[in-house]
Amino acid sequence: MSYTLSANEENIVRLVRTRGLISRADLSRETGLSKPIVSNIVSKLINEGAIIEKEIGMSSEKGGKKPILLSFASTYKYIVGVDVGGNKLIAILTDLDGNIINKVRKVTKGIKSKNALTEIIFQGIEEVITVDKAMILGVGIGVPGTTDIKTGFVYYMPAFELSDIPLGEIVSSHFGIPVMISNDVTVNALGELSKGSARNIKDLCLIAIGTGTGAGLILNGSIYSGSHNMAGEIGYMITDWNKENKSRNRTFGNYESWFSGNGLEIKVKEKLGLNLTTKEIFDNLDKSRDIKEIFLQGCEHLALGIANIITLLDPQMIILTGGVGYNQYDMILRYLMPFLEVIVPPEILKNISFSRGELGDLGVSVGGVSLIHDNYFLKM
Amino acid sequence: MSYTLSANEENIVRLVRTRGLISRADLSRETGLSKPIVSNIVSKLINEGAIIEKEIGMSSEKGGKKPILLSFASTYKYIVGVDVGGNKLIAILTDLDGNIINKVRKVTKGIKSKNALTEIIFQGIEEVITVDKAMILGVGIGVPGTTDIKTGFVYYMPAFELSDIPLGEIVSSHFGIPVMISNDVTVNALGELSKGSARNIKDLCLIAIGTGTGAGLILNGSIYSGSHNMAGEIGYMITDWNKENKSRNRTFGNYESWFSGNGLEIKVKEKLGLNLTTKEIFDNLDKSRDIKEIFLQGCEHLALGIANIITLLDPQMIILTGGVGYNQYDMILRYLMPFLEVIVPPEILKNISFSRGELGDLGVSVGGVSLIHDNYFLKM
DNA sequence: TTGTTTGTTAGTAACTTTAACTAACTAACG
DNA sequence: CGTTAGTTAGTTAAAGTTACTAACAAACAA
Repeated sequence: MSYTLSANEENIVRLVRTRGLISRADLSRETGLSKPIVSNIVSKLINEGAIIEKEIGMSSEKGGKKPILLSFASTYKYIVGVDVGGNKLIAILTDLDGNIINKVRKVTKGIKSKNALTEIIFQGIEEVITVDKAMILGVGIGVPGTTDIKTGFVYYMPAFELSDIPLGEIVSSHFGIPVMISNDVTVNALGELSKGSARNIKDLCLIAIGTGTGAGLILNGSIYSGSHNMAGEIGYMITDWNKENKSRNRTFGNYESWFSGNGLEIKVKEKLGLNLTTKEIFDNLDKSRDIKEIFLQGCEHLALGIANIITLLDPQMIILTGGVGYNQYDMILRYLMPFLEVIVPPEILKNISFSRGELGDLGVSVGGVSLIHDNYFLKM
Repeated sequence: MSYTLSANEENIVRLVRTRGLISRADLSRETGLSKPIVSNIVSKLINEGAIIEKEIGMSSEKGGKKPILLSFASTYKYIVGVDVGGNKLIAILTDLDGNIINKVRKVTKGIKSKNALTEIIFQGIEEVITVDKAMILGVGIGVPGTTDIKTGFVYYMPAFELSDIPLGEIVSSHFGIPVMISNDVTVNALGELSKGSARNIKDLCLIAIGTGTGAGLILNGSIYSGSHNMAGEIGYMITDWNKENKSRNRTFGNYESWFSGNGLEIKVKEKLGLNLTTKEIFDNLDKSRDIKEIFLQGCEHLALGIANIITLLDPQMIILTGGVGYNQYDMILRYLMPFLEVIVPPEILKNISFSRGELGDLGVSVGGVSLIHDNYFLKM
């Protein structure tokens, strides 16, 4: 079969899937399509394996023939999602409902060549696929850098010091399978949208705080990447413009110096002369006033950045995730909110949900799966 | 006829319109549709009056029958666009190509009641329509406030001290014509997108600087309003967070105090004790160092806000317009850019076009026309 | 005249609808 | 318990819509 469903087929698959168990008669009523054409499409979908006749239902109290209840066959195709991180690669294999069938981890730390990187990606994908390759709908990849989602071209990945790689084509032609690539944080946002804490959200800003800080945007229900694939690179935002530093050139790029793993570590080292890891910093928050002050300053700037995001974009939800944002979510939120409550008027703040990234370190790989799912199967 | 064209009809109308003069054979080639179905659709569209057989073209050098060249009949429907401002109302009547057929101005200053406002809107629309009402496709309105574009509901218009008016329904039921309503700045952005300086732009941020300051966003080619219809209310953005003022509560809302007509007037009064109009401030920029300093400070904050917008949204174009932004565009840009060049790295700044709102004070009304055009006729 | 191009006509295929049908079931009643 | 009426599920048949291909006439250059 071709994976391009017609509008009516899509509609019926979507309904069968969301309703769980539904009869042809109900499908006809819900779609407004005639009974014959529903039967027609259903038998086609059954032939393809997309849906199955699961069981016989009950007649209504008024009598009548018992309905044949249809059910979505989530395992008739599989999707691979890949999170290419600066330290590790995670590849997952899921069915069409996003259930994780297999998971593979690889070390990527220290990789600096295009060949080594593509090789490890090939390996991860190869190893994670435990089903017939013909059953794979596609591979969705999130990479730490600027990418063109339409072509799968990767412009720049600072973590690997690599530029201008047509990664989409490379992976796609190697496996003979559709491949989609986008920025990891953006993909993470998509993951939370479809399988995480942002289900049914239209306008989402996901802030990933790890070594650095970046945002992924879902606007009007779709990925927003900007005109040069740089949207959400808020590591460069400015929240500290004042008399002391306005004279120095090129201030662009100091937001993440205030609040990110790296930023906090450097500030602790500069101001206190301590060589602490991010985890140690958080562990010592309540023990050291000095560390807490640095952390509070960071929260203040984080709050300013978020306030500006709220002002400009009026999102429905803001998710904090990433290595630091996910693990230290409660701590960050506890000290972040008081600042936000001062900066943002309550009638605006109350409309915005704050949430922890539910998917944790699987956010990007799950988002990769969503990328393929939404573009090659069904946009839910 | 119904105004809902099928996908193929839309395609053909779009082609006829953009190509100017085109034959059925060419349409068939360009759309990939067969010649018969093109002839079929064309004759239907001719019947409706949407296109006409304009003239006979030339055969190619190799001979062959001369083509009948088709042309778009832009006057087969008309659209009304309305700019409801705090001081004045502008209503325009255009054909489908956006050519302005008629224009009406009304004074709205001092209006504080719902009835007075709807009455003046009714009058403006009534007076501007000089064609058969049956030829009107719809009325698109931009109002200074928060609105729901889907329902035409107006939540709050500070300029008139009015809240919670179902203006869309009110106007629509009065004239029996489709009505769409959105925020004036957003509508202005749409106007510049379709008929102004942002043609073919996908991601646009229009900054309207007048009495206050607001932004209108077009993202992924569509209006972006946010989840609570507050997107782009950058008057509340923060660019001046520092030790001096961080202690005061509720800082949210000081961006436009730095750069807007009102903001500049107030600063000049506070700091210099002068009661100058915005125009007088600009006229005296090169004569008074004190005024210039205030202006420069304003530009600095404007630049910071724009830098943050660039960081977050990576737009393709930034338009300055509005009473002040349009009239003082050159002056503002001259002093704004040096700040931006310091704040934003050149490799990023060079990708972003800055432009004056080409439509001037017709931006909102033209945008209102686009609103109807795009939603009830053709999204170009 | 020959080759080329435009636009139409005729016939066909794909998809969808309406109307009518069969199959299967509940409820009620004698 | 068997029969009948009424209801519901899903299929079949006929007809309409929308597109396509094939074939052709008209118009024109060389």
